[in-house]
Amino acid sequence: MTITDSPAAALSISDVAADTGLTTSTLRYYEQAGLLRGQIDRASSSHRRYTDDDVRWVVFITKLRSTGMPIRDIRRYTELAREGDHTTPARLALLVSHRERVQAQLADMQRSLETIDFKIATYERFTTR
Amino acid sequence: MTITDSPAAALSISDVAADTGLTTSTLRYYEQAGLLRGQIDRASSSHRRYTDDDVRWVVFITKLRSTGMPIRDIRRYTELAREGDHTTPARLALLVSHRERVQAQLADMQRSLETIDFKIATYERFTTR
DNA sequence: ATTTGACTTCGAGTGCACTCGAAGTCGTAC
DNA sequence: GTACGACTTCGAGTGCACTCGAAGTCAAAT
Repeated sequence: MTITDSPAAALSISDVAADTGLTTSTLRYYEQAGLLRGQIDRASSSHRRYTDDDVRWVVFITKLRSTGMPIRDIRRYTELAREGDHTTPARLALLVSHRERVQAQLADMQRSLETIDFKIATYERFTTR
Repeated sequence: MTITDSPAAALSISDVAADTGLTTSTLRYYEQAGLLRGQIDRASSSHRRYTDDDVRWVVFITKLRSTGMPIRDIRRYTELAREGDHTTPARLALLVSHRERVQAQLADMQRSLETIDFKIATYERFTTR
């Protein structure tokens, strides 16, 4: 059940894993680590059923993860989101400071990559001689 | 002894730590993990004395680290370097494939950052309203 | 009725990269 | 000569983010 138009898709954990590129273990881990904005619905009184909103949330936190935000910061962000609209400024501040760290890290990585490129160029001159 | 013109600077481990931004513990760890192309000279029959070449090597491997190369790959690269000039093609291949991974990761991070930027813009519209 | 497969919880284990603490040595300063 | 500070080795510990295995449940298929 991956392709659907219905508003409440109600995907299984393996569907969500397939959609997000996470493993089912990681999805359970994120949930119990408090990264998933509230309880996930259950079907058959035990199997998780993810709504489209749940999946969108998971996708967003994978963006935070892939830019290096630690689990505890994502938990903090999630807690703020759970508290309601009045935490919008705090969430904004959190994201903005994260963005600054990411930009700095990207710049650093790019500088390092230039050094590596230079080394590669040296090796290429050496081997094609 | 940080500023010197002599060809053999012979820096202490804390000098190198200050110069590279690594800790002395990390420098010892890197050495015993086989990332340091040969033995480091010793003074006083026990204290490490780093040559300028040693420091340049350390600086380069910090570039590999900051672009996410695992310790074991750096060790492999170092082993190749120790074996001599005939391993130049292998070292080149290793760096080129690392560069590809880094470029892919940078692109991924930039895409994630765009999503975060978009979220920030949404929050800003919400809060300045 | 039993088998299958996808799920469930829980706690323990893994891999990585450091990081620390204890106990000892050595050369210079007082 | 002793106190100090910077180093030494060694093994153990830390923090992070998963990842796995065991034992059990449940609904649909044969």
